Amino acid sequence: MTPRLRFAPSPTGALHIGGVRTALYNYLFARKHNGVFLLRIEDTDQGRYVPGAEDYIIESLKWAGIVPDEGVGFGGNEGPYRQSDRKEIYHKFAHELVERGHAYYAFDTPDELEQRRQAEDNFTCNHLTRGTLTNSLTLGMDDARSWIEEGRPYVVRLKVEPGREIKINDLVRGEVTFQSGELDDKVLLKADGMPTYHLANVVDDHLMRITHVIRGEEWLPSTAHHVLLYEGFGWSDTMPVFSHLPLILKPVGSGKLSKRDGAKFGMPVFPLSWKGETSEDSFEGFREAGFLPEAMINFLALLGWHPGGDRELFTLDELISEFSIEHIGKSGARFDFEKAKWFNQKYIQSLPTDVLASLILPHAEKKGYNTDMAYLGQVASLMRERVTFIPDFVEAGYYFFEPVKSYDQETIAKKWNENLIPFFNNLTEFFSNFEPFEASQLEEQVKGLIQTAGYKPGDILPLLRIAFVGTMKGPAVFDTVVALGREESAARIRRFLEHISS
RNA sequence: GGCCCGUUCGUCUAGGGGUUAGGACGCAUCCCUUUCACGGAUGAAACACGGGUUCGAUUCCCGUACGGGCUACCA
Repeated sequence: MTPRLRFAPSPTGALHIGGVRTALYNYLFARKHNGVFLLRIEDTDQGRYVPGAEDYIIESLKWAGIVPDEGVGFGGNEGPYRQSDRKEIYHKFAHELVERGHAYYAFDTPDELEQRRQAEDNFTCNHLTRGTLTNSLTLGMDDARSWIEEGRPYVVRLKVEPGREIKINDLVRGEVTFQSGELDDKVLLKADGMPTYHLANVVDDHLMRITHVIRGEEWLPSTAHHVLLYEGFGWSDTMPVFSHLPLILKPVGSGKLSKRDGAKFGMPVFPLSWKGETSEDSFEGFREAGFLPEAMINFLALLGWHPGGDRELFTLDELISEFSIEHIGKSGARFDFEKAKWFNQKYIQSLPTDVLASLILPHAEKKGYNTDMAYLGQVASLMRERVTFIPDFVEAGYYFFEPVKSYDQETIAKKWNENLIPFFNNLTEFFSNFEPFEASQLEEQVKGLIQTAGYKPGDILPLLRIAFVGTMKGPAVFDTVVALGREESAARIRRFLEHISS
């Protein structure tokens, strides 16, 4: 039997990075076992639906390289894959479950239930309290039916009988046991006719022939209900195997990583940027921050999973062949942005210069810089060892594209004196005429000039660097000079002299 | 409160009845380099606590503490 896995996000906004990891693990498992990975949109909460979220999810998965075989936006024969398009299906199954005696109609309003919760500690709708509520059990089925026909709002609730032990064999956590008497009568079908997650995910997983459910830890407590649903429908023998993933935690402090933490810690917690109604509801993504998708994936894969051994760097294909659920950790993993940055740096270093050039191109365009691909490749090869993010190439390395904006005063104060003016004037002359304009020969000749003039390299070279790029950071001076070109380097010495005498 | 899950360096983790408890990020020092980085080397840094079981527990069991999740007509 080919494994079939699903990623089932809710389109309530941007897809959180934890969701991307869940999608990734599902994808890795499916690929590893030659199975199918599908995307299902769980939009059963009309109140929380956010336009654009669905497209965001699809684009995120594509960017990350986690491409579904079936689902909304990807075709497939088990659709529709959007739950709002499957309303009738849930309706039918909910009523069927009532027929089978595993569910009942309930007429208590949310307000009434809220009042009971206020009045009674630990009040919940379960086998102990349902006799005191208004439902088809207390009313009788005939009356309940006529109430429904009259148009009274109702919900369908799962009827959980006490006295049973429900064992779940979780692939990550082992055997987890629940006492049915402690479970509540979950709402299956809401008054608006939409199913809750519990009904919809069980019905859809069954209909879509899902074999493995890999989802977040927050679903573990309600899995017992899901097992009861599979039983109630008579689907126990094809029930999927469950694996519950540990949560991704805040970098510091307690609790799970939230969208707020992005702004709080100055790091992305979403794959792509998202523009919400307000600035508080808008977020920068890994992509826009200058991450390579491969780096984000590698980082995410290792947040809660490790194949064993000492390796850190894995391509997607390697992740697929190494992946196993047994190696998923049980405890929450803290989101360590420093580590994420390290991965990005590593991946940037491993990319060919022409690929880097094409990644730099849009950033150069945006700033109105030189977009010659050969030149961008030159900048890429000089800067690649000193950047963390793609935009760093045109930010830290701005001086490859425009004149120096500020000169490092500390070095000038330490090294400069008026007597150097004639020597630097000579240098201007030298740079505008030297042939061939090549790094090692330039270096040799300039060092010769320095020596003949009676200086030491340490007296002049730092100043020359400041003249060209303004800072003591950056690639080797003579490599930089060659990239800048003859005219520009001479011009930069002139400008430096002007700056220093003003 | 109730139910469920978890706990190895600061962080991500490997490991597993007998190990100098391994790697990576970060941090520190040094080397390379007339800059910065990259790279290399070295170092500081961990089995939450208490009971069992055992010749021997970080590893198995039970408690405690701490952390987390769930407890909606949200997912």
